[in-house]
Amino acid sequence: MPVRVRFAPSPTGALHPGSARTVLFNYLYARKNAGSFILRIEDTDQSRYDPTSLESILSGIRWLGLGWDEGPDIGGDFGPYFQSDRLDLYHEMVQRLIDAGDAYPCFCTPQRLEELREAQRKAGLPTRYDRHCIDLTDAEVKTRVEAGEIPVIRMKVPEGKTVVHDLVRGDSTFDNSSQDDQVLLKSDGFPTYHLASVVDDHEMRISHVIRGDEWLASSPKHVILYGMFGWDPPIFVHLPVVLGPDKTKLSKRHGAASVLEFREMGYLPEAMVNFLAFLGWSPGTGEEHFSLEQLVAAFELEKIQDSPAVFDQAKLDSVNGLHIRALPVDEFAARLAPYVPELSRQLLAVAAPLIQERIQRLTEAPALLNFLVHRPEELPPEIVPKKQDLASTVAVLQDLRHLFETAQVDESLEPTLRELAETRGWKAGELFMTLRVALTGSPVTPPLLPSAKLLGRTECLVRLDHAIGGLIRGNSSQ
RNA sequence: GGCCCGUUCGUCUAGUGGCCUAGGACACCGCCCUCUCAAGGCGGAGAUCAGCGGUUCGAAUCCGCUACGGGCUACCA
Repeated sequence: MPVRVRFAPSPTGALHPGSARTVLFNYLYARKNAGSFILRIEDTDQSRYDPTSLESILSGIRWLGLGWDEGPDIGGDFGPYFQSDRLDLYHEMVQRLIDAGDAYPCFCTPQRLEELREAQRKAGLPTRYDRHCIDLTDAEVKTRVEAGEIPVIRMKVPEGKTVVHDLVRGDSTFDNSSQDDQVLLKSDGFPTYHLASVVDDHEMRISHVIRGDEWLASSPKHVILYGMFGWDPPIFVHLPVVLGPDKTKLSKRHGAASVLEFREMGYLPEAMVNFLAFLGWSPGTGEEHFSLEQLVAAFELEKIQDSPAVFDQAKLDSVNGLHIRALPVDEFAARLAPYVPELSRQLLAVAAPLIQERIQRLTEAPALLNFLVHRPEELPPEIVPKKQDLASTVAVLQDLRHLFETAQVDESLEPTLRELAETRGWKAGELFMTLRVALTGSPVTPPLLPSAKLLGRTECLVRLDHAIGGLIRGNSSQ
């Protein structure tokens, strides 16, 4: 049987990091087994529908580089891929259940249901539908419908026990008495998740249902439904939850509501994928730096963790640094471009190698490179070394100024600078720092001489003059 | 309340009865390298494997109970 998996988001918001991991695992399993990855849109809740979220979800998945084989935008042999376009199918299936006596219409109002639950809660009982409408005759139903009442259709959960087989959890046994007579078809004619996902997973020949842990508790309903239809259930794989640092389920409260926000924060999609893969999975080999292709090769459902994982951004930072350093320099420069819009492509091409192993996030680049396009305004105190005074600093800067007038401004200058420090009685490090601050306005920069080279002799002279002038003025005003 | 699921260093994890006086990674600390910051190298600290009781010659690994955490308990997914 071919492997066919799906990610089935409801368009009610962006693609959360936790959902992104679900997408990833589906994708990896499909690719690993030469199967198909299907995207299906579960737009059955009209009240929560958010028209902007579909595009946001799709671009989130695309950003991560996880392409799908069938879906709303590209179609496929098992479409349509919007559940709202499949209503006829659900109605037909529900009728089948009604005819077989496995489902029944229910006219109970939301108010009655709420009162019922309230009473059950008060009595310390499980809250469940009391099957008030289960014995309505066809005639009664007909009369009430003709009178304008619109029923929902509920599944009639049989007696007994239901075992859910899960590749990660093993078998979980549920007593059917713990299952509610779930609504299958709502009064607006739309199916609930339970009906729609079962019908579609079957119709779309889904072989493995890989989804979040929160579905495990309703899985027995799904298994029962498969049984009622006479279908074989797919293999279930329930993924452990992704938690925030406070150990509660990861959500917008923890920072990012969308994976796309991580692009804004300077993360590489391949790093995000690598990091996400290790949230609840590990190849067991100790290796942790993986490309998407390598993940595909190594991925096994059996290695999925059965306990929740905390989303640790410090770890993400580290993984991102790893991937940044692994990029070919020109590719790194290209990725950097949007984050340093002030730098020309040419300048970026020569500047990128200077910071590639110095940053963990692309958003750190401006702080390191802006000196290339902005002259220092104020000079931080580091310009005067702790053990030196203002006068000798000015003298050193003047030496440097003379030197820069004629010398070649690049790495070859280093021995000369060390000599200069020596003759002035400075440590080389002190002189480098003074020069660094004078040229860049910052005590933290890429390597000094290569940076000076990018600035060029003329610009260096201007900045040295400015520094000397600044120090003198600062002195006289004291 | 009920039903399910889970519990190895702060975090991600390795581990499927003897190789575990529990290994790696991130974070942290120290040293080396070094013009700053990084990167890199070396080292350190950090887990009585939630607790208790069983099974066994032997248990992080199997079983039971307890505690704690989580999920579900909608005409939401």
